[in-house]
Amino acid sequence: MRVLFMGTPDFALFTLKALVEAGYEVVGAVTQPDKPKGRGYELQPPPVKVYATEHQIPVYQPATLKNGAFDEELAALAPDVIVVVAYGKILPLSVLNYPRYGCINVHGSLLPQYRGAAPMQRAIMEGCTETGITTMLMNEGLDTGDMLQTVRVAIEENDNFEQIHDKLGAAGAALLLETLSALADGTVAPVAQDDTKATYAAKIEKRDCLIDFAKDAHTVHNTVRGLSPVPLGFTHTPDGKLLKVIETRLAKSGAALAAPGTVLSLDGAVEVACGTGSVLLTRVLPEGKGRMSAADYIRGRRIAVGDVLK
RNA sequence: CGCGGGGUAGAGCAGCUUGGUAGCUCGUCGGGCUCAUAACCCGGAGGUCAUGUGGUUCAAAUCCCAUCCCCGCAA
Repeated sequence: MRVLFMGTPDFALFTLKALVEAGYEVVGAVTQPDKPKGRGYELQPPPVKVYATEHQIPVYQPATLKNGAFDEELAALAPDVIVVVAYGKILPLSVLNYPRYGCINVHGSLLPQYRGAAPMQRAIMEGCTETGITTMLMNEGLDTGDMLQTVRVAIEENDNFEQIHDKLGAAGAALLLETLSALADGTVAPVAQDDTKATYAAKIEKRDCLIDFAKDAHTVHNTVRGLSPVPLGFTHTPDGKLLKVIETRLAKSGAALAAPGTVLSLDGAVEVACGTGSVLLTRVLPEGKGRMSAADYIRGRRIAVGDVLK
């Protein structure tokens, strides 16, 4: 089966790798164009490009697929199926309709919940205890295609985005291989999504990252872990400096008798009062510094009991 | 040449503006106290202050110049 892969970030790599290692004929990798990133605006190739190049897979980085812009290449590659994982562009009908087996998307949620750009982060931030992977037959909508197969993955109390990302990445790669062979065997029946149950996982914006200590401790904890290790939830110390929070734990102690954001204790971790309960900041990233444990942060004497984070 | 912070003992930091004895909180080693301890007390080891054997100076962690490395923002 000739497979054309479309994907961009690390998350897509799990699946591309699985396809290659399973012996599929990956005829090409379509990924986003290199973009200037980081300090000095250096051009950075997306992870999928790096991997594909290393494995002698032809790389395509069209600015757009619309208006037949990719039709010529598509005809030359003649894929039987297109596998799409976190590609980042809309596929026009001319592409969607081309492959015999269609365009299969690996999505990081149990559809129809968390359609959209940031399903893993949103699921964690909203305190879900379970998420998963759905493979589906893509259509013109945003993650609205008919579902093929799903796999469930538990979200533990302290799982952060990275851990869920890796778990779902591995689960997604495995599921896709199953879906592909099921498709080839004709043993899978597409199931339409129940649109009335659909929810959207919007892209993570800056405003989503500001920690609101007025919320209850669980919400604060969920926000932090859903955004860790990138882009990271943040707050500000009394001197106005940025303080990003890498990791929190729910404090065992009960209700906090202090205004939200108040530092309650500094015994190995920074305990901060929330609207209800309190959380322990266990790893942080001060402005202009690197990531460090809360114990180190405290040793530097950059914070005192009674300080208010906001 | 996008903007900015930083490189001082094993860790996290102060000192730099107003050059002149290497400081703080921990860790570590030894001793003491204690039924006991991650608690407390006493003592010690450990640093070419990123690099240049650079410039200024009687004197540079501190001022000037160059280079390397780390980080945040923005995209």
